[in-house]
Amino acid sequence: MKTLGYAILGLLAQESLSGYDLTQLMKGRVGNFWSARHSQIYPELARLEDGGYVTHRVVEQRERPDKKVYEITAEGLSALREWVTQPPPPNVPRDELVLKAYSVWLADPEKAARLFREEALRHKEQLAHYEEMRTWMERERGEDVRRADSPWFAGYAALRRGIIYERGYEEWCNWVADQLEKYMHP
Amino acid sequence: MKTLGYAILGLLAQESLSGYDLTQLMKGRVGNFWSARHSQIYPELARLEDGGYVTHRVVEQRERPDKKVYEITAEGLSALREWVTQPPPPNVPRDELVLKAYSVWLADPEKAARLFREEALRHKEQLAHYEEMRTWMERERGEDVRRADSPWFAGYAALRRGIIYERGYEEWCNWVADQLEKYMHP
DNA sequence: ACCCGCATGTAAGTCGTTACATGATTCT
DNA sequence: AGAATCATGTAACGACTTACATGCGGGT
Repeated sequence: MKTLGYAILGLLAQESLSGYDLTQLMKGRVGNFWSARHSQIYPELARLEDGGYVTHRVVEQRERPDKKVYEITAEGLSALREWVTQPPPPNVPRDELVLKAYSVWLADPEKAARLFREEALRHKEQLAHYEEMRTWMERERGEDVRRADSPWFAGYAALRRGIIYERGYEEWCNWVADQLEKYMHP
Repeated sequence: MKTLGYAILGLLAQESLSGYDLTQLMKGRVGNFWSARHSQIYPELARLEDGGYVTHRVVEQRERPDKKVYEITAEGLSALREWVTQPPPPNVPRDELVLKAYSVWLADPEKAARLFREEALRHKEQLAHYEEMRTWMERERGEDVRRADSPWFAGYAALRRGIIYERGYEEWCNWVADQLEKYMHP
């Protein structure tokens, strides 16, 4: 099974969801380090069901289209449990901005500095958003967040990665901009 | 033109290189935030030449196969310069380990802690490697590293991103492992 | 009247990886 | 003798994105 399958199972392990629900979640929550569109999710759900990892029941709705609600099976759970502790293949992060930085010596320093300040801002905002979620979690779910067997702990752990990532990114962007500006007016 | 094209131009802007040379570089240097295999690089070089961004001359070698050495053209340079200051499309980093963290509440905490300690070690090693390069650059190229119009500055900037990234990653892995262990023997 | 949200799919196209293919020289 | 390095390409396959396709109900 591929990673996307486990991403879906990871969400279904917490609650039963429709393809549509999954699509919404995959641009937020986990989505900050993994994302997918509905065109990937629907076929993958079919494959997961084929493999016996999930089942679905049709929920009829008035005034809304019917939906298929997917539930993880025992086999799905144990496959997921197994996967979690397997070492992942080495990850080469792709980041276009770092690539741009690598050629920044060719650019107009003023334009470049502006770019990096803008990017810093973007990451500052994302960081603020994460910090808000963090505060909320600590206040409202302080108990669960400390229990290693609680989904809240896991969500909190993923969130912390996001916070560290964005903090570091913002810092770096500002450092690059600083250097460029120092060079312009020393 | 796609990102890979600019990655190649970025390297050729510093020195003329063969496809083979480029292949080697694309698993190191820039490669820490962008990588490619030779099967991608050779066709892309052909496309770049088609577009007038690079030219090549054949260098005959005794006791080695002949090679094509590629050089960036004036059009190539100006296209690269333009690209550098254009804001990149929003980046959704994909990271399987964070995904695993998200489902870690299901796993055996002992196994999971071991996994995160191992990953922490991996990033610690990568960090040490980066720090070494950094020290070397500051000592041997201290002058150039401060000039915003020097390729050394750009390389140093990209390196700093690597350092911050790895430092943050190691810290996070250890934090996750700490929490799991605290939960096992409080 | 039109757009948005809910809801589920398929098809075409792009980007990247793995594998196929070849061949000389140098190191072990 | 066999593996590793230099050197350049193509082909098959997989993952992901964008676009195509449909349809109802509610809000502006």
